[in-house]
Amino acid sequence: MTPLIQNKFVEKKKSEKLLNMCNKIRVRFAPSPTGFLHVGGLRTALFNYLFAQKNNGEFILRIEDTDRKRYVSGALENLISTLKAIGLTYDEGPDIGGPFAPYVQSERTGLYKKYAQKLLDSGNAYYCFCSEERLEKLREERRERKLSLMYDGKCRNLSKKEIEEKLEKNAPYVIRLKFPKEGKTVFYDKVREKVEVENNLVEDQILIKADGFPTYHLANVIDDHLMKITHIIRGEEWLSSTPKHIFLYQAFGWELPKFVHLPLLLNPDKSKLSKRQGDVAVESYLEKGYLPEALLNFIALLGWHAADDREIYSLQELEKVFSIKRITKSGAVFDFEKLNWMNGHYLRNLGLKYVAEKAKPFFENAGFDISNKKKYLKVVSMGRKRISNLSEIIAQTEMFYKDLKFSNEEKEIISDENSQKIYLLWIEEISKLQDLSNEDIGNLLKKTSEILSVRGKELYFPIRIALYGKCHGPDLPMIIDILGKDEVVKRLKNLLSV
RNA sequence: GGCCCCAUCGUCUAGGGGUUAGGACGCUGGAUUCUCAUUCCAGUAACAGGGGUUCGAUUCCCCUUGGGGCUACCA
Repeated sequence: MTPLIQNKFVEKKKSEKLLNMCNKIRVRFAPSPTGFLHVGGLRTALFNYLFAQKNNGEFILRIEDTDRKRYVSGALENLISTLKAIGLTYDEGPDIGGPFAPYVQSERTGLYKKYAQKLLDSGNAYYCFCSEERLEKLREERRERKLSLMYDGKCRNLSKKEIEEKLEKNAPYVIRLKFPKEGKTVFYDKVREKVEVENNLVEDQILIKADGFPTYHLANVIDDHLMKITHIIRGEEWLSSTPKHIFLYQAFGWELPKFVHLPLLLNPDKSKLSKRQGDVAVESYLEKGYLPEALLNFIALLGWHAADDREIYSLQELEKVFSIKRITKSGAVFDFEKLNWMNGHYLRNLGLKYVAEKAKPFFENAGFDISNKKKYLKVVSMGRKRISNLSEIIAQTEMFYKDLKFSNEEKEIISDENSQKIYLLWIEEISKLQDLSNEDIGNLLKKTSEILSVRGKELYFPIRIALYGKCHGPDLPMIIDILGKDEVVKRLKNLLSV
């Protein structure tokens, strides 16, 4: 390679890098902090995150809190901690800052007013002095006449003088978008392709409310532009207001981002997923002992699917294979059954120590002493095979940590002559055994069967009830291994006098 | 009501002009020589309807129907 060529090569590399930086993909998750992270929100966050990871882009968290009426204290902190707990990290956000801070809209209000003024000046927005009462009445009338419920544009053409007079009198006002009455808006959504809307059907959206705060429509366009967002990945509920956003970009003379409208997450009855029909708060799933791995994997498959038949993906694997092209168009029912299966799958297949760590709070909550680590791991190892979320593990394993209670049916089996004989024999034989290996127990079972001529359920049920409290449950050797010799003997002796 | 979007098993989905329409969850049955659970195997089940286009449509187009979303000084 001659130096000249080498130089050219280096230069080319440099310019590519530069180009890359300019064109760097930037996406954002922009929830409004209404108290908790909604699973639909989590899905939106996930897809944004995955798209950024896949394309070496940046993922931004921005808080859309321009509705003061819906302010919930602590909601922001909660949102951030949930995102953290689930493992979705962002490159810029309210708690970590970034080059475009602040990332909380209520701290950016001055900005929005400035841009609204620009719109006013360029004739793309107007003052509206209509009262909420008039608007309500208008809608009522239109509803009766079965017309669209749009604002009638009363203030659209007020004279300068009229406006000035009202402003001087401190009349309350809002600022509305002056949306064109003619033509149509055509845009291309990455998921839905071409979408067309007649302009005269689009309302003169309020941009600045009477309290001076912007609405979503204004704030989100300004921030997305200022924060150099390249792809807007959001729920389908925003599809019909996209023409307004597009008009705003055009009015400001800004480059349009790419739009990606995700199919909605649905209730079993196919309506938009809501808390009326089950839990939608991510934190409550976490509290119930659903693992982040399972939640993320399950939710990734709602509205997206790889080309093959694979179902199980780690976050890292999703980051590699995710693509917008494979996002589906139709809404997806949030199927709790499948989530349960998937969570169970992760519970059984993730590292035992990891699962045991995750299970700890549940045992501590139940007041069990799990300081015997060896025993605890055995307990979790057994329990995790029979549950679909960690909150269920206590019911499966509590018999290893507290005294047994028996139903009348079980008491009958215990006091059965045959059972008593087994207990007597076992107390004697077990004491003789050095360690209680699977083999030892197998032999003892065989021996018992021969001496007392019992087998099958007659042999197993009395023992399992004595040691585990139920006739259905894990293999006897496993139960005995967890309990240990002393406890086994103790539990058997306990039942002798019954 | 108006506008927009969507339409393959009950659910999540793959597929795509000619396929035995594939996988997963669920459900059912079987195996793992006590049960339960796990695991494995097998089975059940779908192209909403009607018109086109075509030699041939589940696949492309149109209509109908159905579902959903939006229609706030909420996001």
